[in-house]
Amino acid sequence: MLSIGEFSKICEVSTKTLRYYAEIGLILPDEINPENGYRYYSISQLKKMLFINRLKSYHFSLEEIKAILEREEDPSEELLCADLCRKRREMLEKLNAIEHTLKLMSLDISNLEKGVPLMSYLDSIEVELVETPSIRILSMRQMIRGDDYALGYGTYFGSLYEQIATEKLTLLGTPMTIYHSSEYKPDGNDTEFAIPIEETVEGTRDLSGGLCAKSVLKGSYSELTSVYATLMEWVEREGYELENSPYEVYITDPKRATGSEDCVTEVYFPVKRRRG
Amino acid sequence: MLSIGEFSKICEVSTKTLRYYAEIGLILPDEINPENGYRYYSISQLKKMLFINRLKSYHFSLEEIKAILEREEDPSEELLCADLCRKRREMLEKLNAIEHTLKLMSLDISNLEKGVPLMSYLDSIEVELVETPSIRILSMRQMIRGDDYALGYGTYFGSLYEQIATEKLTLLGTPMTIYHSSEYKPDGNDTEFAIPIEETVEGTRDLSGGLCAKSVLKGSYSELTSVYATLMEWVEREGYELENSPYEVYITDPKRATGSEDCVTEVYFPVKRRRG
DNA sequence: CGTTGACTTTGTCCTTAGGGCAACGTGTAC
DNA sequence: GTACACGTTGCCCTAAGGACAAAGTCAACG
Repeated sequence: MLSIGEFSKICEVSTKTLRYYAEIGLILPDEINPENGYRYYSISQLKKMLFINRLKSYHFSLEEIKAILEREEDPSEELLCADLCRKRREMLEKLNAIEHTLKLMSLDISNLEKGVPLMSYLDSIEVELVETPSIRILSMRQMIRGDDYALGYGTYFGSLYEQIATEKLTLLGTPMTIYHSSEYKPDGNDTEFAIPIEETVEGTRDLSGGLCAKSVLKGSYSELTSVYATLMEWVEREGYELENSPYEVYITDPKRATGSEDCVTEVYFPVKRRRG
Repeated sequence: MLSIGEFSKICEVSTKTLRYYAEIGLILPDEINPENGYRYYSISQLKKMLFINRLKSYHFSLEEIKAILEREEDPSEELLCADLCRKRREMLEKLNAIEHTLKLMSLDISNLEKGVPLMSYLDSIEVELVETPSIRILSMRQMIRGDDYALGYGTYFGSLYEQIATEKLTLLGTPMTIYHSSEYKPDGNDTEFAIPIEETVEGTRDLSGGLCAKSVLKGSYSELTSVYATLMEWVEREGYELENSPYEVYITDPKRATGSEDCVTEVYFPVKRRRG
């Protein structure tokens, strides 16, 4: 039997960590002296601890490790292998995300080295005032999480298109989303997916037209907020105010666009003249 | 002026986050109504918020972002560029670490697919009982953090070698480290760096010889704890007990070894027969 | 046998970057 | 006037432990 200190030294795990692991039931000391509460670990627990350390080095959470260990009573290698493969996929995604970030960083750095300020691209976003007609839209409204938009587009527009096809309705434009939320919440925003059509059927409503501040975004959606901010700044500066929910129109189908560069999105802010 | 909800919506940042940022002084509302405490943000703060978001996407911590913003009063692009470059290096390191982890995972997965259990490599670590002679060592003892060993080796052994060279002492072996800590602590362990020499000078002491359980590790240090555990298991099973601090001897110079594969390390556990 | 120092126990607070909920106050539209 | 959307503060929660304190215990040494 090993005291907690000895066990700690051999495994290179702090005693604090060992106590924490005992607390969450990850690895319990083989024996606890009932008189003084001293923990004693058996030699065979060294292997378990090494296993835990390896899983930890693969970025499994302690909760996941616990689940694996509890299942490991019957050591079905296949399940473990599946877990490893899943985690490998996760890590691969993380890798891709980091690579993407690095690309953007390098872009910014080379711009800075040329003397171009970091946020100067904002100044090149153009805003124009347009009059939009009232249109009829077939739409569905959902709470959508910020990072689920990509998935949402497919399913929601998909089912709208399906309805249009089966009911033989007449398309009058490209798909659009209308943002109704009064604030941004990471766990879901009130979003309306819509497609302009001619007929009035169940599920359609009128989107009233009127004056709009409009910008066109070409490329990745990650700069949408920049467009919003620029539009808002313009609206304020030119003496207007927002009078309705903003919406976006997807000129090119994001699924069909080859490379995000071809992606064209129009952003509309329905506005009216400010009084005073 | 924008209410917190409007500002939140445009920037796609939750109101909770905005309040938190105000609390830590990252971005304060331009105006706070003294009667009701309502926060109002100016249009110009949209840019600042976008800048914060960008830095956040580059994995800067809020503290770092705050420092950058506070310095940004005089917008010296060079400092910002330096920060970005530093962060890029950090991300690059992270990338390498993940790539390395992915390699190890893939190795384990392919082993599992062949039916080789994950921790079976432990069984192939061989232990032998040896009698070691007493030797004289020139040593220095420090508290060393677990992840600083690689750096420590260079500096500490470096200065020991320097002393040996300038005082024309006689080398009798390769460098070694002795682990005195009674437990593992992540922020520093009592570690003695030593080199065997013939003469007795200031800084030397005798390392008493005797019975040792010994294993040889070839390759990366990441499996050192596995060797420890195996040694400990052997010691227990064979009826011995640890009677002194374990130590390692670096047969090949880690700095000179081409690829970690060539690296050979001996691990010694000084032991004695257990009574009872 | 007594003491000292090393070892262990429990406990509490702290970390990042906010999320969730409750209780309560306020603005605005109908 | 009232309903409801919007705003405020305050408290507790996250993952994986680290830092520190007060107190109990063990082993070795004299």
